Amino acid sequence: MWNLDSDRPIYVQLVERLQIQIVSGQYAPGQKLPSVRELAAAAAVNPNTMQKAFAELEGSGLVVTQSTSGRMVTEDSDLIRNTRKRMAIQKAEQFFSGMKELGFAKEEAMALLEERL
Amino acid sequence: MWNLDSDRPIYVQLVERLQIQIVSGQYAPGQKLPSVRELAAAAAVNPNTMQKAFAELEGSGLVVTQSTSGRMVTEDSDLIRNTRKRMAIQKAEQFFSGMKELGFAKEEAMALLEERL
DNA sequence: ATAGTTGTATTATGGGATCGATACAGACGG
DNA sequence: CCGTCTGTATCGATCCCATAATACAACTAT
Repeated sequence: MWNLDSDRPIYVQLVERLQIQIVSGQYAPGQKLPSVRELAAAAAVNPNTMQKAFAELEGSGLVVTQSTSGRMVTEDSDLIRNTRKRMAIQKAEQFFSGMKELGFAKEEAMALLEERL
Repeated sequence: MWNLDSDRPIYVQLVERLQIQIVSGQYAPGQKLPSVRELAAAAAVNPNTMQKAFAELEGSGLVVTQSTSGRMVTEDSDLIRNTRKRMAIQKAEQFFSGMKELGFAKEEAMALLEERL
């Protein structure tokens, strides 16, 4: 579920995982999120680290903090959809640029994908 | 050319860049590589860090160290080709698995790629 | 009201990455 | 023969990340 590695800062990976869980619909719009402490336990991570992840995530607007009563996923479905699309496009661009570095033209990259489909 | 970011250990990124430069043909098989100090200067990195990157890279067999006279790219063209192919396949898998996390089936992922081609 | 939960802040500690400086042995060219 | 380049090793300083242990104010439910 969390699948953290040691190659990158944990809090950065947590931000990514949370983003994915939200935009992929694992948490519905408006749904209350588990507490920092709960999520930290679930991810086998220090509560401070999870807190830091949320501090980063605040900026995206995907989560809304209700000061002392918890957090919820935004109700702005458009924002969620747009974020999902943006992340998908970014992955596509990353793929093409990575393949270009390896010396594959876009058509070659596509061909390699299709043969693995 | 080097394009390092601070999100991951520099020496890990250096290993990747060097791998890419070799398998993409920027360094020919058998070609002598610049010295650790030169490359470190070019990448604006501490020589120790570049040295650490090469220590990691040794294991792949892509570079051959001639004890005190420098390093060269392996002459094993097959190894280079295979590594390139393996890296490309890995990028394809990463793309699909990343898109799957976002809730895109393989066909949807392909469609999104084609519209960006 | 009182106990528990919430987000948040604080302090201290350990570890890894990176840098800077330095050192040494072996190979090579002048 | 000697200076220079090579890879390699080591020491210390610094920074960020992560953990651990608390603490506190505000909300919620009993």
